[in-house]
Amino acid sequence: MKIGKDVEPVLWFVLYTLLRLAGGTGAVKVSTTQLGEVMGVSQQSTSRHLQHLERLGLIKREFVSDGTYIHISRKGMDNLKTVYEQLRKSLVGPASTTLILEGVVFTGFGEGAYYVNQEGYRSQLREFLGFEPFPGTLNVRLRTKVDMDRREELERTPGLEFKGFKTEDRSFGGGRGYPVVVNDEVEAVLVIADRTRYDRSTVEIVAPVNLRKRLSLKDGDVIRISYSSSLERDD
Amino acid sequence: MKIGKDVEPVLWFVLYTLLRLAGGTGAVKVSTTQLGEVMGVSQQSTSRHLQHLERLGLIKREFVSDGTYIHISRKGMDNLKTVYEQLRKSLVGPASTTLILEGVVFTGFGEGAYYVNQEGYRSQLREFLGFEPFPGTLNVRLRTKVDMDRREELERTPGLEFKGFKTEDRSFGGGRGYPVVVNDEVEAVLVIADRTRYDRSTVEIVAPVNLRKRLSLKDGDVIRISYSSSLERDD
DNA sequence: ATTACTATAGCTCGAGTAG
DNA sequence: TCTACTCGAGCTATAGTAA
Repeated sequence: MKIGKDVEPVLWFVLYTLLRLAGGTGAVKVSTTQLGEVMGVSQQSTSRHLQHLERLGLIKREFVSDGTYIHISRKGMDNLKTVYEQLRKSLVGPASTTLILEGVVFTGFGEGAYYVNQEGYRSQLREFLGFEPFPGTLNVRLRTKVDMDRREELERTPGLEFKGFKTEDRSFGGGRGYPVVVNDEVEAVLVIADRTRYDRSTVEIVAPVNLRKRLSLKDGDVIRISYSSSLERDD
Repeated sequence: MKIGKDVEPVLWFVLYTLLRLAGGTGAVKVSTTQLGEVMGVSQQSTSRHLQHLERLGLIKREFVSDGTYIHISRKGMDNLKTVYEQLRKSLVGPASTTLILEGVVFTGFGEGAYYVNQEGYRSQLREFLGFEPFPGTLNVRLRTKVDMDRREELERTPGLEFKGFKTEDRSFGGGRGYPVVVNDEVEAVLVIADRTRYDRSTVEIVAPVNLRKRLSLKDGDVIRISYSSSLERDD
């Protein structure tokens, strides 16, 4: 019996309570006694629950002299967002939220190609796209605050999770992908690496084809990236 | 340990799963075996959970020869909506959804006054308004599809619950109230009785004052009813 | 096919307590 | 204060089975 993925109902409730206490930031300072009181559970059980949540990677704790800071991790947030999305779908209907981002194409340092060519990412992209990804990414710079806000809105949805992996040489971090349509023509995935997620002004796009050729794009061209929540995978 | 109100985490999960299977309508035909499979739980436990949910009044069951229809009750829906609202608040920010309804004032059959004067409702209205309710209601007819759709949107939020009650003579049903502001001036409660909720074109307003006098209203006047989700009680 | 009872294995809870 | 251990009471799950 698992809510979302991995999470037992009781633990999910603890996570949900933490979210309510933490608000948007996902961090609170709260003791096991306090938290237990809010939930109507003993300090002891609360302590155990928090250990479990931490072991599952849903929260991180930071112990200070007079208490503990609890951060809900990415994975924890994803879980909550997934449940939120499910509830939204059923309660307010298939709100076909369409988000549109506009940005300018630019040439990066070829890092995108390097990452896409890692088999660890390739295989996941293959699954999301349904095709072999073109071995390069399209770099897009967002120019306006509106676009950056929309990007944040996009990030509030769970999207598709890329898992990190290790090769002999080095380790690669995780990230998320969002199924999008570029210039109302080409299906692609907007990729946001966990590492780079605080650079709010750029995004990268991966597609089954060479987007520059397919859409005759050159540096400085403006493209339109559409995301529909209904394109999300079902679970 | 209760999610929303009354509901243990495990039972909440069952309710949540039912919602996902049922979609917006809140009704599914599903066997304990099937439901158990979806949740990763035995048929026996599922059966017990459904009995508990029914005893709590969160679902209703209808047994037919080849299975069972499960309806999520109003109370069950309210619980799910409450959790949804909580998640929304934390995940997408205090979306100060402001709904505006417009409608035409008309004179009813005095039923409103009859109900408001029942102490069983008066005491609850007193609590919601913070004042003694004026002994009469303002009847409003919604004219456009947009207004009726907004009314439905309003009904998707949990609002305030009016409990039904019994007197020596008869019994009175429950309903919901939504805190609103009339003509941007007067705080009031929009009341929707469970019994009348399928008459989509009319609503009734209760306020601490005589709205007709206070706003110099006569039959046929158009009023503006604003609802802000942030006015909702916190729990 | 259904739903749901009984019996028991196993898990979770909180009191007591330690660090 | 804080977190978290141990351990027994009680609750919950499933197998077996009935209707």
